[in-house]
Amino acid sequence: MKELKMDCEVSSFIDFSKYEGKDITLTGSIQNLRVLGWGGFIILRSNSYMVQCVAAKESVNIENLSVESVIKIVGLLKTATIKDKSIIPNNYEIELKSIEVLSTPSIDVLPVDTTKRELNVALDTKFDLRPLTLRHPKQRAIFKIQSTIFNAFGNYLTNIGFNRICSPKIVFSGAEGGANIFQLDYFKRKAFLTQSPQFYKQMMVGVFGRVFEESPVFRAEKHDTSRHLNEYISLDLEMMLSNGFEDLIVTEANVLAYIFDNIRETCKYEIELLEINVPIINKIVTMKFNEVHETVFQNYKKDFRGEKDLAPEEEQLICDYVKKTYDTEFVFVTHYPMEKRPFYTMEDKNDLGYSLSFDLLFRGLEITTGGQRLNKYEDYIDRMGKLNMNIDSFDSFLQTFKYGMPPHGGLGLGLERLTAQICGLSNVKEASLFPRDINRLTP
RNA sequence: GACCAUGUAGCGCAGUUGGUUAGCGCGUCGGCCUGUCAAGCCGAAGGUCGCGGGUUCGAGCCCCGUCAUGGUCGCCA
Repeated sequence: MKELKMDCEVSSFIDFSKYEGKDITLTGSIQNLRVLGWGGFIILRSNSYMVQCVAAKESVNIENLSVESVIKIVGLLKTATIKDKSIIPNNYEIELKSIEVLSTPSIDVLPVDTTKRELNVALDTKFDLRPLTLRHPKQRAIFKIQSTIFNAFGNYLTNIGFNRICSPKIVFSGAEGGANIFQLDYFKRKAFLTQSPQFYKQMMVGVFGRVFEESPVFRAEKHDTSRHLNEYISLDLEMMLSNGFEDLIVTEANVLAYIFDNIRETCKYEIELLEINVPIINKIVTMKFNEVHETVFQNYKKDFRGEKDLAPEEEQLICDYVKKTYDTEFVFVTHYPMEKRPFYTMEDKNDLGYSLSFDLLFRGLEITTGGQRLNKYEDYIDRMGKLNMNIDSFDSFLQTFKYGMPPHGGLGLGLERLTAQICGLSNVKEASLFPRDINRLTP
């Protein structure tokens, strides 16, 4: 039997200021190496840090070290002024006393150079070599921000009474119409990978009133664009509505505002490194679907009127318009035509043919779809009948409404899309650690 | 699936109207450098020009096919 101490260095966050003038021991990878006549510098990548170490010839020898070798160092922590924005912290450095090499790369030459300010490689190469390319400071910064979004979404909703749920990803039937769905063999029965936690969110509103989930969803669509993935992380929420479907819009605006504040607070280095502007939401602008068509026609002379959906170009134009006119980067587009929305969507009784649903456009891209759902059993039976759907196969879902359900609605926010738009990435795949698209299944 | 573009050294690229031995930057290797921070300076190695066929005295360059990648669109978050 051996008892370990719970309170030790692995259980704490390194506060460099506490080590000033003292020795510090760190284990990390060599991010970069500069050998000079008198010794040189090592940039050590360690947890969330990228620390500069100074190697004087008389103390340590760094001539035989190489980038991506893992070393354990002991040195004296001193204040410093460091210009390189990828080095965190930039006000301390370590004067090395000893270096122990723990491992070295097993190949002589790394396939790409991760030591430069920009990771200058083609997308395909970047993804093929993901275990290495993600080590570049700018790549790390993207996913530090993504991690912050993920946590902030959950924290904000938890604070206002939402309950986190984890719904199954292997399902009996698909939730959405239209989109293709991945099929798999489930003990000799047909099963699917979920396209959306939609049905489970709704079931759980009957239990908790407010729920959220952050999990992967799978789309077997053969799309091949810079804004689609076949597997992505969906930030979902579903809630009872006390004032109608606009509750959803207000909730989303607030959760986004919280996320952006969180990023500004905890990702200062990353924001500076990526040279990005984290957006501000201090007002909520909504436009009806038809109003968007009309506005784009009036202001840009592009006629999409009569189209049942927004074209990518139109999304960009309306975002441009809203920015100029209302000084905001966000526009909630409401009242999409019923025929473009799934069967569980609530129709606006005052605007027949149009739904109580919305998309959120941010910097020219759709990042959310949401809306109020049907909540009465009879309405489901009626709607599904009109759409010639097989009611029996939705039996377990329809229980929810049989047993009574309040007015409710929800939304789904694409994590990679939001990350990409915040970080100014032109391809959403860059906001996925290991993107899955029509051609890519590895790494 | 449609349309457009690209494929040249480990990586990112240039390569003129078809013409001797295919270039540049980074990385790698050797050397120099007492504070670098995209370090700098000197030197060296490294390429069947995606693949197959064709035109031509001659093809990285022109033509046909094929594969791969990127962009736009369809669909969507």
